[in-house]
Amino acid sequence: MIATPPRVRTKRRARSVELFHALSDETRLEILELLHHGEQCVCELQAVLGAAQSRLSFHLKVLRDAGLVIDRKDGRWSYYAIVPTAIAAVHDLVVGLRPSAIPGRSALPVISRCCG
Amino acid sequence: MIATPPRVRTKRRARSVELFHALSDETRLEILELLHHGEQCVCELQAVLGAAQSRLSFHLKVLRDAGLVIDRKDGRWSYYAIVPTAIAAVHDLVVGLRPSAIPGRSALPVISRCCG
DNA sequence: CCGACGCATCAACATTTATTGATTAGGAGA
DNA sequence: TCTCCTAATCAATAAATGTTGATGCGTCGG
Repeated sequence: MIATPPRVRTKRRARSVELFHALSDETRLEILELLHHGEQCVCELQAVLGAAQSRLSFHLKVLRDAGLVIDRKDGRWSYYAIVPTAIAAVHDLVVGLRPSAIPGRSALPVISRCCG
Repeated sequence: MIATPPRVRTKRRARSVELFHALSDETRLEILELLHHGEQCVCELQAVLGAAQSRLSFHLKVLRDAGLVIDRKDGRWSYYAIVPTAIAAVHDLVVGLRPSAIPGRSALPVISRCCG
């Protein structure tokens, strides 16, 4: 009896929505790429991306709220860095998406009568 | 000399945006969960999710356009199934997000002067 | 052929998300 | 202290996304 998973694990889905949404924007992905090799200050990102300051701040907030990046203040600068465990979390969620299909019958014909 | 990756590989980012966006919705994630064990017809999804038909159709289109699911017509029914390679593609994209930081200096202090 | 069914599509509307420019707050240096 | 600098936040607007109800199209059963 395969238990279909509707209505359950809403927490997990909510987290997925938050993370995937944070990743579903070109600017934010560029930011993450720039943070790929270590932390960067906002003005550096600004310069490289050619983005308005408030726009960048907005996207950084989305990433931060999702837990994908963390910020650190130093003097007048803010440095942002990727949170590796958050990326790992995304990774796990994606793995969970993979069809757990029994090999060889990934497209099983539906047995049960379809509609009422 | 670490080459910062701005402006390049726009294709990859565009694909990421498309995939992550498709995954960034509660209803669509529920659909994927329901397809987890094999293909389902639309009316079945409709019944389980309690969603309006046009709403479901809309979300299925998003998933289909992103290549995450594939549909098959049989008589008057449409059956949808997950495309495993698409999930694998998402997986690879997420792996690519992981900071390639040299172990032990994930938070390297920025050397270069920050702003102009 | 006719009517019911399953589903895609469309138009109108509602909601959410992103951009822009202005303002605010705190640190640094003269 | 006064001023400049960095960056967050806010209000207003623009744009994208999701929802709803209606319509249309192909398929099946009678």
